[in-house]
Amino acid sequence: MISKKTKYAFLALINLASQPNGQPILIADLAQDENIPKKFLEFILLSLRKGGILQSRIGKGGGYYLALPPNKISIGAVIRILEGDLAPVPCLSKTNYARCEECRDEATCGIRLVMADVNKTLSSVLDSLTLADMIERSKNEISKRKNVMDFSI
Amino acid sequence: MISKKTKYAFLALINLASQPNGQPILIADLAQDENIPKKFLEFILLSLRKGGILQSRIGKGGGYYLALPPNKISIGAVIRILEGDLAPVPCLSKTNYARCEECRDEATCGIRLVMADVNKTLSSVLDSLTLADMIERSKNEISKRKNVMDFSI
DNA sequence: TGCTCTACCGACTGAGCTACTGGGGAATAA
DNA sequence: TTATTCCCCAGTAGCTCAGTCGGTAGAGCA
Repeated sequence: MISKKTKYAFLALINLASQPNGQPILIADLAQDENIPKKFLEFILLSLRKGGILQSRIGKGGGYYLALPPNKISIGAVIRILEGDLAPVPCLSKTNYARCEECRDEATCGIRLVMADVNKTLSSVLDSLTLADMIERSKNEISKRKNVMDFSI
Repeated sequence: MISKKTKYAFLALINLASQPNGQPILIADLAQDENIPKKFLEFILLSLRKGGILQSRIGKGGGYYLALPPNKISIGAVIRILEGDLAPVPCLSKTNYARCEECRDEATCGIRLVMADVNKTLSSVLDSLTLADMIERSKNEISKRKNVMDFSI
């Protein structure tokens, strides 16, 4: 289950992506638009910037904007920045490796071997989906619904 | 990331599966064998029993045993019992549905639409892998290593 | 230079969850 | 009837999540 923090991040990213020619948006405006607590959003955007997904400008006319086009921002990258490595067991994490205390022999651990498969599948699906997909699918649903409405009238 | 509870559950299930002709094992023995706090294990086994994965017998000669053959126990089922529904967002959960407060329109929410894909992929991989796979892969690794050892001697 | 706008940053907090522990009760076999 | 074993509820230390508070520092404008 993804945290609220990550959900807020996606809402913010979708909003930023819809901004024409990547103009900076203020934290305060974004917070109001998306109904996200301002101080919390501040922290989220900062993390995304440090993760290389956003860029910022300080001072008048400043704000946040995407560092990459939406189709280059994978949802896996966003989740990894905000939730940490998504490995199902710590002994499979590349960035935050930790031995499982309860494990006698890592190399032959059945849990680890099976979870490695899960990890691989999960990573590949999360890395193949992007912010652009989120936006496109949402648009598709909206126009689909609109057509149904028009038809029923 | 799966919890310690779930990891303990897998260790216990692997141990129970290795028992010849499904003889019951005591909580206490299992706890000692696998180095799991006894009272905590008690609770875990109880959950697995309620979830239909284990059966138990009270009194002398009692204990826990598998309710199904290992190849019918999917790791998805185990995780769902111990961690709850594995949907990435509450609005996709079938058993514990909850509306996301921050979501304006569920039907056209891009986060939900993309996460539905993730959910599907994750479910299908977790449901396709079983306790039997865990055991088999572990055995394979052990014999692979043994061959290497024999060869190097 | 000073003023205002904006992001940056560290410390703190309440609620809820994780990983347990303890004490007793109830079913079963001998 | 007694020993054995699971069943079940209540509680607790420590951690994480979802924020909040108060101040700092850099950028543009006058």
